[in-house]
Amino acid sequence: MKKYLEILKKCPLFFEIEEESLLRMLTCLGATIDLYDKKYTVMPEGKPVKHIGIVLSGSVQINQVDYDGNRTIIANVYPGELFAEAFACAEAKSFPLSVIANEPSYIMLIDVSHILHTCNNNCGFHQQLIFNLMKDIALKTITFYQKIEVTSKRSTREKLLTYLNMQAKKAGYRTFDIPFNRQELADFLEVDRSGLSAEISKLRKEGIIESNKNHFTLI
Amino acid sequence: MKKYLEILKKCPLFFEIEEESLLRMLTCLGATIDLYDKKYTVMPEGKPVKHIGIVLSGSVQINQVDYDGNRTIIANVYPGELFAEAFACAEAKSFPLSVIANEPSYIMLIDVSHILHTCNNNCGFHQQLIFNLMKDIALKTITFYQKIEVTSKRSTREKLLTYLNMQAKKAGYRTFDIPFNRQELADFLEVDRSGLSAEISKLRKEGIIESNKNHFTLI
DNA sequence: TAAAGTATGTTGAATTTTCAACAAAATGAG
DNA sequence: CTCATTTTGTTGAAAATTCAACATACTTTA
Repeated sequence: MKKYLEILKKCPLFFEIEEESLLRMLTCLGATIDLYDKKYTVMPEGKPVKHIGIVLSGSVQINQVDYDGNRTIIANVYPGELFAEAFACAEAKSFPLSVIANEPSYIMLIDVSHILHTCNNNCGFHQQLIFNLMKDIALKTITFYQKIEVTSKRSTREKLLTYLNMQAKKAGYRTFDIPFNRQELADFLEVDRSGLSAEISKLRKEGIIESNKNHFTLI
Repeated sequence: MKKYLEILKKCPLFFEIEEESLLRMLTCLGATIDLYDKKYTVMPEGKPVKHIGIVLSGSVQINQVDYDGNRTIIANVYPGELFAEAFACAEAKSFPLSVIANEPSYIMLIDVSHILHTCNNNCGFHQQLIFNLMKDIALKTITFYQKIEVTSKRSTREKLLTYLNMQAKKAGYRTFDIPFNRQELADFLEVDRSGLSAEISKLRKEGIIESNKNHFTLI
């Protein structure tokens, strides 16, 4: 675990937890670390959610797939970030998403009941972890509203421009990379891939954007 | 405040708080109660969010309105339920939604900093409130995934059927009322109102649903 | 109760999106 | 380096959505 100490220190779950107590605490929480290869399922859809996931290296993708195979990408999750925390904390009976590794990734899993329910050792960190979870879930809720802001637009063009403007704002520059290929961007924006490609070409011809693969510039 | 004790006891924010301490606690938290008339704005878009709202009577609607006036309805909130809690807890600099009273409604507002930061009186309830907030925000996150599940469908028909099936499941019956009129349902599903009306008629002719105003039956 | 205002359903035209198919470009494996 | 696979862009036809306009039904209030 020591190997990932730097990442864990940045993890919002461990905000205001002393570095010295972190490793001890992880043992107490029964945290495990596993390697998942590219395209492997970290958490399968349908099962009850018992664990909070933390990406230590690589990245994972949170997908919602319906009965006839339509995929919606909810988010990519990067080192130091959590996933499945809302469902775990709500003790959801069924996880409606699937979590897939984008690349070989080390993932830490922590049984959420070890966080929420005070242990016999009477550790003092539970309150801080619960506070941190509350903050983290609240912040993540805000990113969902942003997804709704994008996908509630009625046309491919507007969805794309709303998304690109958000990314530019986030990056702080008019030039930035997006974390999706075309199909993934289409699945995030909830539009048809070929129509999205056509719209990108159109915006380029109109001189509104410049783009090359997943690199974009707003003119 | 006594008048609303029964509602407050059901509010998830006060789970596991003794009835006897509730009123004292509300005073300590500086809770206020105000009446908002129909169509009045309870929380305006754009301002920093300092308060958590609790509906005591009536109901409010959470809307997202973009620069060119397109409205997306996020949810209706009913007595005993919270609103704006995620933005307040995340200490968001700007509230991207607007909260409007659907009818004359009594609303309690609590400054979230009074909950998150221990007061001088050293009240013992902060930890419980933070835990309750965490649970509440986690549960609400799940309802957002349900909204995404509905709106990510590509056609009006599929959005509508997904929504109706969810409502039926929630009601526990194939016959149920929905909390929206046509325009509101269209704004929730993120589709055109007239197209939605046409689709409802079509489903009725095909014998898939029966409906009258906001009363629906899945056949 | 009547009148005004609001909500709903219907229609057809214009616009968009989706779908399918394919070629070109890029990537990855051996 | 070459071949196989995946990704991307392009196109046209089919299907669906949006938009505008209007008639009817329903609500509200004066």
